[in-house]
Amino acid sequence: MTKYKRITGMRDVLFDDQPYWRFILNQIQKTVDLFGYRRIDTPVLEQAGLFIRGVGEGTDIVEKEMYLFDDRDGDQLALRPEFTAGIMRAYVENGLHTLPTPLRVWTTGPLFRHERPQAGRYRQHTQFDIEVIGEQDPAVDVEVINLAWHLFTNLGFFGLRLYINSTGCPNCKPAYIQKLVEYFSAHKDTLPPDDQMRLQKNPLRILDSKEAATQPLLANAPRITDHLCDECDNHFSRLKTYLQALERPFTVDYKIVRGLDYYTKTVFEIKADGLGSQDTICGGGRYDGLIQELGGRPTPGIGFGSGIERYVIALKHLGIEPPAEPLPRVTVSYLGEAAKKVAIKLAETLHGAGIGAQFTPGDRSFKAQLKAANRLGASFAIILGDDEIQAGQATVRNLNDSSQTAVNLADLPDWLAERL
RNA sequence: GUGGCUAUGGCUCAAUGGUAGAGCACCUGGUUGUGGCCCAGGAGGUUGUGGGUUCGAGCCCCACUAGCCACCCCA
Repeated sequence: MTKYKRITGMRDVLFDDQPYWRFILNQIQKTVDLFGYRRIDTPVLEQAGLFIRGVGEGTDIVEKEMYLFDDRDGDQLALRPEFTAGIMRAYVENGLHTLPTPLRVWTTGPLFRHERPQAGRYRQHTQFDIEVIGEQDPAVDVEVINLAWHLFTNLGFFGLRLYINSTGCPNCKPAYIQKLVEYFSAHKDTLPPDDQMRLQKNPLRILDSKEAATQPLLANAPRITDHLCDECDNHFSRLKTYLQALERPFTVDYKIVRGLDYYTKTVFEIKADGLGSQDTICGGGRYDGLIQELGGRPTPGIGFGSGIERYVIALKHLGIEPPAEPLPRVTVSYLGEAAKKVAIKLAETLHGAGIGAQFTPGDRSFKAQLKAANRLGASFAIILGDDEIQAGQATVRNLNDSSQTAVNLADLPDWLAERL
């Protein structure tokens, strides 16, 4: 038993998983380049107030999931629980509104939420995040959704489902919530305790309830899409039109309620198979009031967050193999101290020639060095001993067919390059 | 925060309440300078932690901790 253990909900990503991560990050890079999004990186730590203000005081994230602590200066800091607030802070703070509008950005990195871990949920997890700032046209909503879909298709996912909804705006949302409260209050006695609490605290959540007793009530519950103001209704219908134009299948799911206060109008989720109970692989929406809330001028925005750990789970479940890691295909072994010095130099000569090579250290038996070459999966083992040094040559053993060739040291880079 | 299940070498797992084992992986040897396969050997454990029952606990009981899964909620 080792003395130190991982912090709850945090994981080591070991070598078997790294090819998945490399594959995923490569596909992400290709996708954002294709769509013309630019990378932005913001700090992992922010003033706690940014999230309290941005994400919303009553949200679960702020209320019970944030990693909070006091800096040595006495400032209250938070490990970022999501990307959007920090990126919007950076947008306002750096005057990015002077760049061409809309501003399309992406990022990736760790986020932290103090939740109980389970399949597809970790206290430190990694998201791929997209934001488009400064444009209210639903065509960018569609672009953002499509970017995610495009990526997932390139990753090889199948069985994807897109769900969309509108969550209204400050003009129509409160009136709808009022209607919802009235409806469920009339049936209060049939509501299970959990949903009674939701009715008090966050009525929208009842729509998402899994309580059996509540299901019959949901069928006749007022739907937000019937209570949108003209502007929101128009936005939502154009969104659907553009999605149809793109020929992306979607389902309007009036139950989608995102957990952050800043969402307005469009909200959406993409779900995938093989993820257990946490099957949302991408979730996002529009936040037209957030930048103003954070002290900027009124600026619309839309984006999504997408959990990369969940990609890995889905890829494995779907049986999608990422490309193997490009390990060195040449080892440099030696016999004796004199040869060792030549071998050290030779390994670096090969690196300089762009040939992946690995020195086999430790003065272990020659047998052990060859064994190491085999375990690495190398194609060639270069052998240097007194005989070779005298002749200015190396013995090159082909590990696939066990043939051996003497090659002049000076010719070795070219000789190998031709055969790898 | 709540519930269910679990906890034995690095990994996967054995061990009627009576001396903790195997396979894989690792190291060494079987070759004076030759890998894979095979053979032999070696190292590696205070059985998650702390209590209790018992002549005796890896095994039974309690608590704690951690992990997994689910709820809440979310990516």
